[in-house]
Amino acid sequence: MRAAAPHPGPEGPVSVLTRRAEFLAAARAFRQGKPGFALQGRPRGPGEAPEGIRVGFTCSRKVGNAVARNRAKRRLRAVAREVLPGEGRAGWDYVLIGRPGETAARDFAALCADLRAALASVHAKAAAR
RNA sequence: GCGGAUGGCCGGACGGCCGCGAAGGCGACUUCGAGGAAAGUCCGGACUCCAGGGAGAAAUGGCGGCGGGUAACGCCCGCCCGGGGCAACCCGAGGGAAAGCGCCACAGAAAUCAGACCGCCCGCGGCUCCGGUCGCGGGCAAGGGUGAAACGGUGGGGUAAGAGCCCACCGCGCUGCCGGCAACGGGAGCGGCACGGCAAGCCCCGCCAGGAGCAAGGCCAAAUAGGGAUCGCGCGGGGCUCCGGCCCCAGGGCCUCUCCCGCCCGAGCGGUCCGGGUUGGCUGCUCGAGCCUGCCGGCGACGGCAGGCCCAGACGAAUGGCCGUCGGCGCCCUGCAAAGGGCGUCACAGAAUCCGGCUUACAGGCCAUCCGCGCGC
Repeated sequence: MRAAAPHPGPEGPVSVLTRRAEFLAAARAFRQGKPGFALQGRPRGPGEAPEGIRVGFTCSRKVGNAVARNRAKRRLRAVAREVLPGEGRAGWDYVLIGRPGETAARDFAALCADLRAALASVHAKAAAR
């Protein structure tokens, strides 16, 4: 998954966050809550890889046992694959955070709509800064 | 048919579109990709590193009927004993209480080499309505009552009343006999009853066990200094010499202790602490006490042989997302019924070095064997 993203959208390939420091940096930047999940977004600074969209997923113990956490992560991954290549911005890191119950139960189309709205909101916050 | 006991199995199926991980291929692409518990991390191992090897001891922890299976086990199988059930079958930390210490509450007269409350019997005396009753002395422990448990139980003889006082059976102890590999079982003789429970209290006996864990460990690349503090022991002797050293002996060090062996140091060695570093990649990493089928041995756990098969290896962590058809279950509707339709629902749970077990969780369903009762033949 780290390797090739065979789904290049207008903003370039999507790759995955793997380092703890990158997650912490995203958490300090912009965020937007939604019923099915919460979104954190951060434009990468100078000195970091400038190309492509990167995304990470977080489901804490609060989401449930291992089965529930895996399911929530997989649905978020499917949503990200659907939306990010078109709506995400190159040079940004995004982190999707799962919620107990809702992430697994909410309708898939609604989750996609949530992500589009959350992306617009985060990008607007960055522009206003 | 109803009720029950035991053992085992499955735990959704098929397809479409878009994806993920691994292996192979120049490529198009092909193949493979979660569980019975992957879980809890409770036991047992393999593997790796650390401690120099062996023997013994101590400490600590674990195990505990007997025999067998296994790499091993606290697991499994068979059997024995005790308890429960009409039965199939189930349950049992099931060694030692005449090595010692300790504890047995409450109740009760008395709780361990105990005791006489009510009571039973005899004698004497008083009273008497002649049935008894009271007092004193003596004998006794059958009956009542307490308790988890009362110097063994039941029955008979015996006696003033009683008592293993005597007898039979049972129990207990001792001795030898027979059956069994053994746990143990059977019957015989003797004793005349004396030796209560708790060892998931200490303890004793037998057996087992070094420590840490795949974030083990190894390689590469960066990075770092070949540091500092402190403590213990010791800073001796002899020989050879080409003057660089070499050899021998004291002495010191190396598993908690002792002994033996071995190794190292021999003017340093060893212990502890501080400082520095603790990231990235590769490897370990999946062919194994492996799985399937058949035959043979065994009551069985299991073992042997032959043939076939390759069956996840991720690391912010793949095995998915969205649909369709079918199926199971529940409810409702139509219908005499067969059947049809609608809605809802489909558990517990996700590999992380790998095996063998145990334990716990689990919607729904299936199979086999056995027992009891009822009915039919």
